[in-house]
Amino acid sequence: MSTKRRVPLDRKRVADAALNLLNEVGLEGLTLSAIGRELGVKAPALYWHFKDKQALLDEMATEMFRRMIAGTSPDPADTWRERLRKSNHALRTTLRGYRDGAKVFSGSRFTSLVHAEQMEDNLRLFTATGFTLAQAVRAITTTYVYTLGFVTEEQGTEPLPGQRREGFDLEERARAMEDFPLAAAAGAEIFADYDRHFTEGLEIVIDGIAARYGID
Amino acid sequence: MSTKRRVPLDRKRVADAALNLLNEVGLEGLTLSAIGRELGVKAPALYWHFKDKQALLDEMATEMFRRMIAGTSPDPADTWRERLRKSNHALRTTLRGYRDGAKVFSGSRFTSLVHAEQMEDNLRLFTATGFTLAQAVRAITTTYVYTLGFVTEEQGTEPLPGQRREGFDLEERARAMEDFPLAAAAGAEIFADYDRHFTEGLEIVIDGIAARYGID
DNA sequence: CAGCGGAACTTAACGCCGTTAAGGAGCGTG
DNA sequence: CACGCTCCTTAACGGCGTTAAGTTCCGCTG
Repeated sequence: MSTKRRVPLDRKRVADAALNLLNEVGLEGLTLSAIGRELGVKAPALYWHFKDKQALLDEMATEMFRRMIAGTSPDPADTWRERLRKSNHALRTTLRGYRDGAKVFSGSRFTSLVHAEQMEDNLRLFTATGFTLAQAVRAITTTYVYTLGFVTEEQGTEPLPGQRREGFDLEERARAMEDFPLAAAAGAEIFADYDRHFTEGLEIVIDGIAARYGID
Repeated sequence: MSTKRRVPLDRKRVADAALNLLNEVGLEGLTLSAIGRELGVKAPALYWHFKDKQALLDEMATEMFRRMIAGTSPDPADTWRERLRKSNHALRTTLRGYRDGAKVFSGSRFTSLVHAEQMEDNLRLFTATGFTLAQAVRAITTTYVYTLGFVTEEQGTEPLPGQRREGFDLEERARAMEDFPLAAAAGAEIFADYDRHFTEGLEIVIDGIAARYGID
């Protein structure tokens, strides 16, 4: 037992602890009492810092994004293509860094304007390259929802990089689908090699932007 | 009180009732006792038909998909572009037909092979057009995760078509972002006109497929 | 036609969850 | 020294998903 008095919590320390715990127990195991335990505090204490659990999840999503941009400063020499590549690969890496990361992220709203600066910078780059504002927004959000959707699906079978969710058997799937040979063969192409497939899909979208808006 | 005896439930009738209820109360209000009430049955009765709540959600997702393909028979004369357009617009329409539809859908796994036939048919069309199997899979899943991600984001602000989620004020957002003029102006471009924006993004992806794989 | 077995439920209960209410310890300020 | 604020605890609530045990009724078999 320590003689010192506890240093009070704040929103960030709670979000940090919750993000740590998330990787151990997943979203369904992420209870307020478990988070409190991690912090040496009882569950209701968290209500001093957050109005409800969703507010804490929002802070967690915001913190995830904060860590992402902390790890990457935008290169002014980037082309728009490189910028899209980097930011979406970084987004995927970030989301995959947490169990159920995509679910937590897409189910929440930012508690601050962390994303505004990156957004502004990207829009500046794009409009300076020749995109209209509307085109720039379309380009950025289309890649964004692609990445979000991809990781959501990915984490449905691989909660964390390298792990496989239980009850999922690729061979069993192929056997059940023997009446649909192409679809059966597609299984190996769908549920493996996520890194390469993500990159390929992202390049498709980027090529589409270039083709549709006539910008190299 | 009726003299007739209750006709027993089955998985489909439960899933139907649950899907109806979903639109009234949303995913967070979709409790087993509420579903039971809808069917004139107590909550534990549902465990006769489903091993747990997730199994019921899985059946709901499967039923959503079943209804989608029931409403659309594939036209053999479709080009691959038309096929991608139709199937992804149909998917979005389906998901938007249920409150939290995208969340329910992407958090579940099919309980039967409903999707195999459509998949097979699409893969046949694509490979016959000149795509390799790997390219065909990439084309189909890339558009698929785009649509899933799009509707997930869309339903974050518009739970059902035409409604707006509470606590979301576009003007307030613009005011908070006054230091980031482009990002602020982008708000109107992001959070409105989802129909047009979805179509535009989908066309981007389709153009990207054509450009990247050299197929018209 | 009696009796049996299984199908399809109900009732009761469990532990846990998010959340609220009330209260209390420790601190700075007048 | 008392007050008030910050930050937490204890106690309690209703509701949730789930399990166990018991009940009812149908259809089959001998």
